[in-house]
Amino acid sequence: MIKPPNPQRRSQKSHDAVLAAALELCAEEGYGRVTIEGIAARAGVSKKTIYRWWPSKGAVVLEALHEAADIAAPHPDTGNLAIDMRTQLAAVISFLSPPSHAPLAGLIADALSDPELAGLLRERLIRPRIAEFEQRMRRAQEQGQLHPDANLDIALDLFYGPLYHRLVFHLGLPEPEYLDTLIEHVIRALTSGEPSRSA
Amino acid sequence: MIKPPNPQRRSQKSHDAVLAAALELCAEEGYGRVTIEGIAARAGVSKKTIYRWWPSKGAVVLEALHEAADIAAPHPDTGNLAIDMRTQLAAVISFLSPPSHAPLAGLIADALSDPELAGLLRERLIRPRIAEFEQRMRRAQEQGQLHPDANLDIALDLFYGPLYHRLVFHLGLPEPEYLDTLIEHVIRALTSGEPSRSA
Amino acid sequence: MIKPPNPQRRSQKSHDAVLAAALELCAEEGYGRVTIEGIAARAGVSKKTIYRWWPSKGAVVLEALHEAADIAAPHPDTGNLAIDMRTQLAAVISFLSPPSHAPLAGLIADALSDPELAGLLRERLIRPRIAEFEQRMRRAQEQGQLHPDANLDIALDLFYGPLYHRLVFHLGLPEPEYLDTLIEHVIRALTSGEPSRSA
Amino acid sequence: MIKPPNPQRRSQKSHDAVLAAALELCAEEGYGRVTIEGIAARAGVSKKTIYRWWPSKGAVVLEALHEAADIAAPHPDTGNLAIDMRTQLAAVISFLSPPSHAPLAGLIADALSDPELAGLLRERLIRPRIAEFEQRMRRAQEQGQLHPDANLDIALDLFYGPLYHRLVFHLGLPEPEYLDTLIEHVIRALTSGEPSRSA
DNA sequence: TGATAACCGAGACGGTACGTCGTGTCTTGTG
DNA sequence: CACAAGACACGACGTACCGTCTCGGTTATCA
Repeated sequence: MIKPPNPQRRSQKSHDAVLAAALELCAEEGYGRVTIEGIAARAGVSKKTIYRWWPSKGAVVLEALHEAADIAAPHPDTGNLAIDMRTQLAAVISFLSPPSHAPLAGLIADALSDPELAGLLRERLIRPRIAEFEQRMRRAQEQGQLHPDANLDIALDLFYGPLYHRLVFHLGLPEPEYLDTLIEHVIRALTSGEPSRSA
Repeated sequence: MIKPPNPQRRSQKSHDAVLAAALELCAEEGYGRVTIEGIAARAGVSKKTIYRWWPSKGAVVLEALHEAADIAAPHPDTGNLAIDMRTQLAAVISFLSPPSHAPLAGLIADALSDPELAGLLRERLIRPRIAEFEQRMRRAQEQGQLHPDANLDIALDLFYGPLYHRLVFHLGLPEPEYLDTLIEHVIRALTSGEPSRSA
Repeated sequence: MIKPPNPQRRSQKSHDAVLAAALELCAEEGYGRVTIEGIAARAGVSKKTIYRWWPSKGAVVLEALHEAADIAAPHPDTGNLAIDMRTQLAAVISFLSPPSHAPLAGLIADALSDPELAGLLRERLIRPRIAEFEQRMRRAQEQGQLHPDANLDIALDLFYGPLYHRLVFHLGLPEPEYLDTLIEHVIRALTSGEPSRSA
Repeated sequence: MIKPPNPQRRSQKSHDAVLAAALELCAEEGYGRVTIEGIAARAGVSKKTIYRWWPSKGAVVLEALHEAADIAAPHPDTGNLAIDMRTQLAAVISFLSPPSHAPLAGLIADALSDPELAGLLRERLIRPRIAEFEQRMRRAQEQGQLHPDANLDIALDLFYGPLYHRLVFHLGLPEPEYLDTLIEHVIRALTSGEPSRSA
């Protein structure tokens, strides 16, 4: 993963079988009950092959998630920031529901005690989404829906923070109505008054 | 924990030794590397004794954390909401640093795939803090620092969400300056415009 | 084996099941194809239990063989040394046939590269047989069938050496007629001329 | 070995490197710890190349031993059978010492559960030595040092058996003095009385 | 003031999964 | 086309913890 021994020699068939098996097992058993042995057995692959290309169960699931790309809900741009953010946040929420079976929730859990996985998670999965988020914010700034000096780091934290706060403490992911209220507050925080500079 | 066999016969000495050992091992090895066997050995207690009183490693650490009470930084009330929230959030941040060794981070991780632990975490550790937070908010409302109709659920999510968002994706916990900006935005979101009712 | 953790707590049932499974599998598959995993599975026992009490597969089979005691053919004493040795050597030969399935042959093979097993094999299985052999020799000396100064170490090597020589080089274990000739020669070597002292 | 694919295309360089690596590793680690992977790595040769020409680790070591030829101590002929046999047996003993590192001991161990290797060992390494032994015995008969009807199979077993008996049960290979006594007994067995016919 | 029942330490037990190693086969690309 | 390099499926290794389960030995109510 970090340094594939020799990418050219890699068997595409095994690679794909592993990722498919990982997602299937996550769906059937929940991330927590998935094991590398189980993935290997389901994929018809030896454990050694998995260990050769991925450092941990989390790395496998992460790549599977990445390839499945169904997290890649791109930020819509209808011209209305509030509506677009609601669409986007709802997509993320459905991707995290139910927390007990959402592979991403499992990755978050493992990453909390595995710095290597944490790095992969951040760089491969999260950073690209943040970049897309920032693009959308900048378009909002151009369109005058957001103050041109709005702090985008703050924006990110305020929009997405509540989701993960509620996720980790099992407070229930936001319902649509609550989501609207939340977005309304965040946009207000970003547009009124004298905003600070982006970090 | 949920149903102690006979609370009266419980050995205080063993109980304390287990909790102390749990915290020591978390500090030394990190939550993830702590095992019930390790706790039992360190505490000079049999595994059976642990299983008699707690359902899981997480429950032990949770109770240890609860007794240690150093999370229980109560909300200060200097009359200035922004300053008090900064104090409070900084306390929580230091309690979560470094994430790889903070027992609470480990509990969050385990709770993501253990509904029983999730319930304990929410009810024993988090709900009381939320109650304290809401008390402080209500005082701010009485003092006119917050709109009397401010939505306190939203307030909670906006104040604390960014911490956990940054925690789970390893984006770095907020630095003091960033924290100030954040608080400034949140208070603005809660005070300007026409807020919605509390859920 | 060398230092049982706590013999009192040992489960007799598991102990017996392991030894029985070991012998069964040796008989079915041959010593070389027996694995600790296989023994554990057949015995309905965890691998850890085997590793707790025995250091190696060989040690298990050795103890099984020891308990089975069918190697323990005691030296007969009809008063005729040649006849008795033929009986005894034939018993050992049948115990080593066929070499590919005889557990003892497997033990010999493993012991050649495992000093710990070699020690167990020598002390538990072989030394007692040597002691019995020497008792029989001494009775022969008392009965005048053997020179009173006959060197019993030499006697042991001459009587049994040919068996193992033929075993290890797959020269075919001695047939009855050849065995008689052999015994005749050995007894002659031990009785004629001026023998040296026992070492 | 048994059926080389195409002896003409065989790379002499690889062939030699494999045999040299095999002997080096036996000397460094002991036969038991040598692996085909290790030999391939040391020799700078692919595993496939080894499997193409030899059926097993044992076959490689056997051929290496055969080529090294230092086992080929030919039977000396000073005219004194006892002295010559002592010289010869001492050479074999030194070749088997220490048993834990002697490649031949490893071959014997493997051959006990590998009929193919057993065949190679017997035919390539042992039969030629037996032939040399028998030549020497026949010269002894011609010189009157041995009865002309002495049974040479018996002679072989009596001379060499004790070595392997002591080897397999780790009773300690014979010391020089003991060796003399042994030879004395064997020659006596073969010369006195009325010997039986050769088989 | 015993009896008696719970808790206690110690740790063996059947399991599951781990991550590693070596096997023998197969594939790819080079000389 | 033999070769090196090494990926592959397989299977066993020996280890670590899990959660359950005896064991005797305190220990602390109650009879």
